[in-house]
Amino acid sequence: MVRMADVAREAGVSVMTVSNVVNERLPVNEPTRARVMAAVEALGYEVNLTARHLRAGRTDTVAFIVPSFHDYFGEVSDKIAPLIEAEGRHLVLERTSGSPEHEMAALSVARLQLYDGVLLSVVGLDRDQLDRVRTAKPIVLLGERDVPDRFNHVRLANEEGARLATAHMIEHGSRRIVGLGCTFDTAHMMTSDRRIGWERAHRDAGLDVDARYVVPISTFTSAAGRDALLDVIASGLPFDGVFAVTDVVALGAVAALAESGLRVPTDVQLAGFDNLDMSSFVPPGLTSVDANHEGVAETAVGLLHRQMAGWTGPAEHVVAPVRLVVRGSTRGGA
Amino acid sequence: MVRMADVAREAGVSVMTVSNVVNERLPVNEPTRARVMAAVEALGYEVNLTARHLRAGRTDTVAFIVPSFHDYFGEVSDKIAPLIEAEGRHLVLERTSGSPEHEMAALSVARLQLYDGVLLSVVGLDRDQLDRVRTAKPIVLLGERDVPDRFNHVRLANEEGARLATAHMIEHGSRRIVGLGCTFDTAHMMTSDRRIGWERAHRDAGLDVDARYVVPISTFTSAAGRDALLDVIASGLPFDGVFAVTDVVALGAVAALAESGLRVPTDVQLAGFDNLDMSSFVPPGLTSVDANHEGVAETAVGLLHRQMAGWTGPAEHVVAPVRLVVRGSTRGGA
DNA sequence: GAGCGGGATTTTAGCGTTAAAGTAGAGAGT
DNA sequence: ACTCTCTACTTTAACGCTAAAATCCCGCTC
Repeated sequence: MVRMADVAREAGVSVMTVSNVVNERLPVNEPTRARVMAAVEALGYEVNLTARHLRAGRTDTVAFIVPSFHDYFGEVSDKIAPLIEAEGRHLVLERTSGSPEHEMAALSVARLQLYDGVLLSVVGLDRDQLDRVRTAKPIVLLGERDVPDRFNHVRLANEEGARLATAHMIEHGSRRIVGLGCTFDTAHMMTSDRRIGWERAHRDAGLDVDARYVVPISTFTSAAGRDALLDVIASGLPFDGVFAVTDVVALGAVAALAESGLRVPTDVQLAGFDNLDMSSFVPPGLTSVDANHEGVAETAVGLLHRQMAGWTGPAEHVVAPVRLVVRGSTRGGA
Repeated sequence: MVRMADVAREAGVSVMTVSNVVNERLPVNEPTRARVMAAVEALGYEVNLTARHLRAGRTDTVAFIVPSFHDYFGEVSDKIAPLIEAEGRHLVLERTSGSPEHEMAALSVARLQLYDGVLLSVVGLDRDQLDRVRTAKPIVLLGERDVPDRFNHVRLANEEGARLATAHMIEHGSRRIVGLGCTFDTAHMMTSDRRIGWERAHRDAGLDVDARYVVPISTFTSAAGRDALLDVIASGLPFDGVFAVTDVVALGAVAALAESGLRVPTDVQLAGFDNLDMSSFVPPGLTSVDANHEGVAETAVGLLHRQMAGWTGPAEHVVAPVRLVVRGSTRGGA
């Protein structure tokens, strides 16, 4: 390993002069600077980031900590990355599997040291657990959990999104809409909020809210969505609409409906949530609540930048607006 | 920040004793150990990972460096993570956008220091550029580029996969199969290899290889796949099969065919490559070349572990076998 | 009771960098 | 000629940790 000291010896200057050249901190005379640069080139010197970090207390790195890397989080990550890089920092992703232990570990003193700031998608931690986190490190929480006031937080308008999607299907003739994955679950505010929206759309339209149409699923996967909807179909419960908690789940519903010979949207209207890249391509085009990944990314990164720049004002709690993107899976679609 | 020195003072021992307790290195008498642990608890001490890294030369972290976070790489990452964690290390993801500059930077001396080992999905770098990388750091390359012998490398049987998929469609009656995204492109061995497989399937069956059926696409996205196939349809070129270079592109083809009123598989058979999670759910089920993400992940991580454990034997070049998963988008499907 | 073995603990010496304070020398002002 | 200032560079002192060597202490042997 080539150290600054090696470059300094080669160039006949002190280590600090090398540091000043490399970091462009204090001005260095051009001939000296050239000698140092020549030595850097000759020896192939590159700074030791760990040493710099220890000494300077800064990593120029931000972590985005997600439950899993695929689907929704993969897409959001790709939006976040350029925003972080635009400020000259690196973005790294870490994975928690959504477990409270992993999320807590990611917020531990030890791990927070590694980053100048952290974006965390909270799935497993509740308000009390988050309240135990004591740190001055810039943190922005994302996700649908309830969080202590002192954290910056960006979440989606879940209830409104679910209401929009459900109301849209009611407006176009559906009367028995399955809420696929829309369970009441204190551990999953997301599903609860989306269920409330589903219910509100019913009440707004003067329709009964029938609990049999709330169908729980084991995990937020397409497989679970398909299996759950196949069970509904097998049970004989009549339905003419499906609101799925996420597009990934909705894709499972698409499969279940196709397998069962039910036509979308003629027999059953279908809407999801997240508006993933794939959603516009799955025939007949999946109507979905658009969570505006890009806007969420900008908001979250903006809050993080502000904190990293030294802002100490009160934390913000942003509810990102949503809109319904209507496609062929509901009537009234393009 | 609480330092080891603070704990040492609180417990009335030397800093080294704290270190020995925390790391369970040298044995420490039980009463002393208990006092140290009590002090750790009382002060909320956690080790400074940066300082440990600088001193011990080890980060217990592995990086998986990918072109982008979504789709294929997101799914593979989720397979890799548990394998790395099983050995007591952390996995972080970094993104290159597929640009040679970013990939080269990820392999720079400075950045490699941050990790005990690196998995890199090569997309942009060619053999010559990789040859300029000089490092003893454990590295495993993934992807379809040509790489210097001294690197461990895991790639897919691209040609064989493409041949399998194409031959399967020929066997079930297709005679004019569009190779969607299967261009000859030195910068993209993946597309070239898959095109060769597409061609070989034709020759094996005694069919002409018609260059008009090789359709380039601008990016490997569903949108590009859909647009390119819509152009083909608009051009009037007759076809009865589509082999798409990736499932993401195939999804675009699904959309294009549906929009154009062409039935799958009755009018047009369709097959893709990668066998993503979504592929089995997109009606009528996407026939796809399965690249065995899990197996690839195990192989790559195995090679990395071997290197990190000190193995210095010759590098291995693994071609991961593929198999065709037949679904409803081709005839003969379930 | 001097010498020895061995476990428990401490001392020493950095890992490679950078913030801050220090020095040396040239030119300007009086 | 004596400060005074300014620029260019160097010295010093950490950042928080750990590998290795050194020391201490105690019981045990002969």
